[in-house]
Amino acid sequence: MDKITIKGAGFKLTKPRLAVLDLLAHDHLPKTARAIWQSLGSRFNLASVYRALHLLEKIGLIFQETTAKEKYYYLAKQPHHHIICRRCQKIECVPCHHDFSKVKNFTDVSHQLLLTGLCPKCNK
Amino acid sequence: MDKITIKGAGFKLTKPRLAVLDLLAHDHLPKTARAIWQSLGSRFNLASVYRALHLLEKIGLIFQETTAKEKYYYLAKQPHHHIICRRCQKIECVPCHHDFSKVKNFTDVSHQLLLTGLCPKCNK
DNA sequence: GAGTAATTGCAAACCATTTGCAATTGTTGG
DNA sequence: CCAACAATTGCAAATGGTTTGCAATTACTC
Repeated sequence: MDKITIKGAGFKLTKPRLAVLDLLAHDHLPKTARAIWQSLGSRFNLASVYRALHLLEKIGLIFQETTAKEKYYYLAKQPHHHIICRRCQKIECVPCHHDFSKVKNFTDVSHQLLLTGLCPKCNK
Repeated sequence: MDKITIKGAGFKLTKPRLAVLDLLAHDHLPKTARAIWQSLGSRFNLASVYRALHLLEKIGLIFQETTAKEKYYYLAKQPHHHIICRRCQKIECVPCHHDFSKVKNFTDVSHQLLLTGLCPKCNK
């Protein structure tokens, strides 16, 4: 399996797409559509950011993760997990060590794990 | 720790609240606010169903789980997990065998695991 | 560099969820 | 059992994130 690319997937390499991808590649932390749009200085249209995110997710370049309140997108070699501090919202990555390939006779199982807790600072 | 109840938590035992609770107790499967409202024959106002769900969740009687597309509420002795068929949306319960109490120095860690796959029928 | 299809920006549309408020209801004390 | 009061509901309007139609623009191919 070759490296996934926008062009390789048959889509145009446009400014909004590149900008979104660059931003997500920066620190690999999950971000909301709106946060991404703002980080890009509202340079593009919010709708275009949404469209870019959908496309990037569809071709497998980025992943998304949904909490009760927000929907996040992140770039990673492969899906891993995140732990979010309930108090200060700090997010850290958590490697995935799970194998859920066999669950209840289901096949092609994929999973999303969402962890919340109190980070060391907020725990005091 | 006593059994959690609506009255015990200091709230009124009203029709919408009881109806929602009854419905969720029926099969313990996760359901969306709208589905609950429809199952109740639209007998109550959708807003009241939302308010009932928020309250029940707040006092710890029900739990919620969010996918990319939907937000579900379910009643259970304790949070467990669900696997959803990507194709027919069938949902089954999956017991929880994980201990995430210690993750990256975070404390009070709670987790939500979301599994998707193809159920035996849809796999053919 | 021109031609063409894909993509963007914008504004309007959508849709789930929330909210303000007057009317109704559950609960408590008498 | 009833009155009194605060909590809760129903309704309709507001909100807010996300999506969509469409004309204008852009990326890619030859």
